[in-house]
Amino acid sequence: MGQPGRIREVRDEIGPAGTLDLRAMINLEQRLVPDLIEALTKRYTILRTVSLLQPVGRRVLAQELGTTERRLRAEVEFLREQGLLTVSNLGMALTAAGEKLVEELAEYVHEARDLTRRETALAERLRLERVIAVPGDSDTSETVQKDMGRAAAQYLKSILTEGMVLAVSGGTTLASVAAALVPGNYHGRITVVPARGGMGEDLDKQAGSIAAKIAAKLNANHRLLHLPDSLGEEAAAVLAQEPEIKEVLELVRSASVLLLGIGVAQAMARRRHLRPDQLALLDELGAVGETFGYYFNRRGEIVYVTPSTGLKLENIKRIGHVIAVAGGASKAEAILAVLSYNFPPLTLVTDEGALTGMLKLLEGR
Amino acid sequence: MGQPGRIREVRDEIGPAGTLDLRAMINLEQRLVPDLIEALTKRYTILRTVSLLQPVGRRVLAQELGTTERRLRAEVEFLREQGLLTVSNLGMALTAAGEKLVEELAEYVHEARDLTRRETALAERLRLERVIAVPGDSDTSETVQKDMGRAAAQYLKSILTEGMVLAVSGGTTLASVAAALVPGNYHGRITVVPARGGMGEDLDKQAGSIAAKIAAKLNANHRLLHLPDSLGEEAAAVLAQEPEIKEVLELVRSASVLLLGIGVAQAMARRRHLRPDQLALLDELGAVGETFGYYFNRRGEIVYVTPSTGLKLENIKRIGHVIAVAGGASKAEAILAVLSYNFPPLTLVTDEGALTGMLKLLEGR
DNA sequence: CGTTGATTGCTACCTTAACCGTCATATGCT
DNA sequence: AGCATATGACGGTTAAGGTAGCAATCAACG
Repeated sequence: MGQPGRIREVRDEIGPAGTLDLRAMINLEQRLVPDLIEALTKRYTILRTVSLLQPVGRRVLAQELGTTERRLRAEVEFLREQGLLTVSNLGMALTAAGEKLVEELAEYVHEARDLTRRETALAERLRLERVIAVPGDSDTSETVQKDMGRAAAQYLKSILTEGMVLAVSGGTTLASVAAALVPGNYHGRITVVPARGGMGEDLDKQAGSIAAKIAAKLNANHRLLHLPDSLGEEAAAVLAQEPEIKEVLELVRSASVLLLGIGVAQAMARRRHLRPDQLALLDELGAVGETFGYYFNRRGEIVYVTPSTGLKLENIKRIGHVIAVAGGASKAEAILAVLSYNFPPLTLVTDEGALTGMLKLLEGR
Repeated sequence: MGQPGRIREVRDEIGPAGTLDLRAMINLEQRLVPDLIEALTKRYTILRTVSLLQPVGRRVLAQELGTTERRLRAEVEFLREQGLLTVSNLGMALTAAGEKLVEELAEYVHEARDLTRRETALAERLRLERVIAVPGDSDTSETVQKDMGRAAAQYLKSILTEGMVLAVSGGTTLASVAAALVPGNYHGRITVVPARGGMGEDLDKQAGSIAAKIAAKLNANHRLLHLPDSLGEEAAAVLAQEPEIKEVLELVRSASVLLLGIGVAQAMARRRHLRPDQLALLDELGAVGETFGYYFNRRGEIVYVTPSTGLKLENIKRIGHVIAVAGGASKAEAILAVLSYNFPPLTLVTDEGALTGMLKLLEGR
């Protein structure tokens, strides 16, 4: 009677369009062979990492993936037999088939890790325009950081428009975005500026350097804010009248797109060499997240500002689009804090570790 | 430059409709985790077999699946933990979730075994209307035979029409088709008749018995040919004039659908108790396949006919549709031989073992 | 140009744990 | 009572993986 049908029956009943969709299929697989997804993502991660690091040796790769060389050997041997990667006396590299497979597998892994659903869940919860998450955790793996950089770079490239003024912040994450940008000529005039003046980080990670690098990659113009750190109020006001500075400042304040990284408050404060009493103050104020000099508490309120010149959060409303890039489970709370602020339409590029952490935090309250 | 993209890149490039279809996905999985896919189909087979045999004990099931009890135990334990089957001291049975999973998984396995592609390949090669293959091999497993019966029964049910006259042959395979038919009222008047008179098999497997059983299941009429075996030519001619016999004969010759099984020539001949010299003759004539009394050589030519009354292959052209049911790797050559004959539109219901064997034979020549 | 140090792949050995064959026992159906 | 069922326990075989060391190659540097 209500017996389950044979293959053909099912097909006939549902019709030729009754194909299982990817998500339903993965659900079935997970119930019947739970290790499958795990093993598959594991191998995918190996291929993906090799793809980014090639040529790479086993020991380095093992360390990168958090496994031992012996274990990795078994996997590599298999992948080699499958013709997906070659191994020479100088390391491993993907074959053409391997590269193609990685590309095709990306969508599968994304779905298998249930990223699509969780991306939209977070976006709805925080009223973001869009969330883009890459598999993995930047905290654990260097490669994931690079991967996230690629995703952000790709997204940035997709929204470039004629005459756009792009303001960028600093940080290691944004440095990886700049590094991941593929050089090339893009649409017409684009100008890249640092969102604020230098704020005492390594030169490579300062907003100015990153702006320059991004501009170079995009073959765009860039202008810098040559200002010393920790300027007094009145001195800043005087300098702001300098024609060249003034011009750049106006450019910054008219930016149409803002690209920013997000950091953990205490870690950022320390990297900027704040004094112990200032660190204590931040703690007292409940600061957990930071972005380009602004510190936020859990409710998304600004509790502290590093003195500097440039874009002020107050005039951020005019900006058409904000792109935030940050990942790693350890940054989940910080990202959540910052994004609770009432930003203009914002796209978050993150990783699975942070995504999972944020959803967990939101679950708890 | 031509670097493989990240998740989002792929999606953006291909667009939201660029979802992997089932076949593409299975292809990926099969290249990356072949052993787990094997495990998946294995577990599916277990569930499927339990579904058909329940309640069933481990030893019986192990024998049926060609494995040992100990191995099966590990699998069953897993499946039980997953809530897919329950195990009582009377055997195993599927839970509702298990039944549902089996149903949903059917399409996956079909695709995973690459059956769809090979079905159409065979159909094109032999100019058949359609080929329907179930996973597995009837030679090895009793369950596959039943499964094939279900598939054939389902297909038969789908083509029933008002006033149809269905002629059936005999054999164990067709007996399983009859057994698999779900009883119930179907469209209007249907008449079931044996294609030919009794031909010296077990009563249960004779065309007449099967016709009766199918008719009962379909709640249809049936008429029988009560004729002794091996009738002399002139005696047959006389009997054919008997009103009742004549009426049935005309019914048979006006059949619109023909349902037949296919056997290996030598095996069938022996089952019909042909004399040694007849067996030798068949061999000499190159007979390899048989269906309802007709013996075919490799080229699909009729080389021998068991004397009997009823449908003659010469008037088969009038029949609108033929359904052939036969499976098992050992029958591949026989099926191929019979289907090389120039039948009207024919649908073959078979199994993976026979399908694979036939394609292999076609490959060799 | 040669030397040194760092990587690379690869082999060998041995421990450990998982797997599975085997036997024994308990329970319930017919 | 007898058969088929599950279930438990033991032990041997085998595969997986940790550890160590070696030859070859590459990059940097004196």
